[in-house]
Amino acid sequence: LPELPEVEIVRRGLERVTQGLCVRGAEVLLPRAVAWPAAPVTFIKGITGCMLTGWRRRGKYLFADLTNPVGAPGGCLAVHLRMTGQLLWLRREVPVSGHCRVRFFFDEDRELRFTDQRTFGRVWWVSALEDVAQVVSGVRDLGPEPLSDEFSVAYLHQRLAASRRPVKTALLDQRWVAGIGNIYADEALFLAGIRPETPCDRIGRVRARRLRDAVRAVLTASIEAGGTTFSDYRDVYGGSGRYSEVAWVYGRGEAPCRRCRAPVRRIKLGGRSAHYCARCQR
DNA sequence: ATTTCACCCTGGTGGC
DNA sequence: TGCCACCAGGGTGAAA
Repeated sequence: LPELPEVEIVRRGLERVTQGLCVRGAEVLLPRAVAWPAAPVTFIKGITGCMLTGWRRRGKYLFADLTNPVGAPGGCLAVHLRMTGQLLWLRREVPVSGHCRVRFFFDEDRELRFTDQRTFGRVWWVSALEDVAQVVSGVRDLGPEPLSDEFSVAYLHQRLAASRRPVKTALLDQRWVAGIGNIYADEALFLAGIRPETPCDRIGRVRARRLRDAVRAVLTASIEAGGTTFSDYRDVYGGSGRYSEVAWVYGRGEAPCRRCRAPVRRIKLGGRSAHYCARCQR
């Protein structure tokens, strides 16, 4: 499940391997993987011949800035990996798996492959004349980046005070804060010592600060560990992340809490699984 | 305005 | 062994 840390690791890998390279062509194996433009051929024409000048991340979205052959802005290529998406930097001779959705070709028989078992992932080409926020629905309403100053204690506390839903549900709401998914919501709540079902408005300023700090700490720690590989996540070289080995509660239902040895509990919350330690979290 | 929920999809699992 | 119901998960858009 690629969340902010995994997407950030992929971004760094992409920047390392593709910055300054020209897209020589592309192939769309699953048309619905291309969210925009509607016709895959338009997508392919839009990016072919363009140079990738860099990769940016916003929440769980990736954006490659493009410069067209005459040096003018070529719009951008956007990618969302959703649950099982992967961007793999490969040699062209590597056999194409049945889960490959889009191929991007480069010189010297190099290739960037968008692979996605569950086919929820999407790619977009946004021309220089279009507005990213209009084309890539979801980007417009994204909340602050959790690692930025914008995600302040005052901001979080104000939003918490105005809501009665479970705090974990709020952390998963991309309009509140961008990039947190099921793994890091559980992990941050463990570090903050707060149970996932706690109503937002029961969390005061002191615990809001703890939660803000926990979100930052867990995301930073995971980026440093190369992300979490629970099942499908891989970096651009096909490597796994190591955060899964040290996760406090995520995916550890019934296993002993790493801090107090009480069994980690697994419950349903808003249609998602939630993991927590009943002793460490109140 | 805020919040909830069904839906999209595939591969793996567990029950019978 | 086969069949089927069920689950996981993020984002979207409709409904409450």
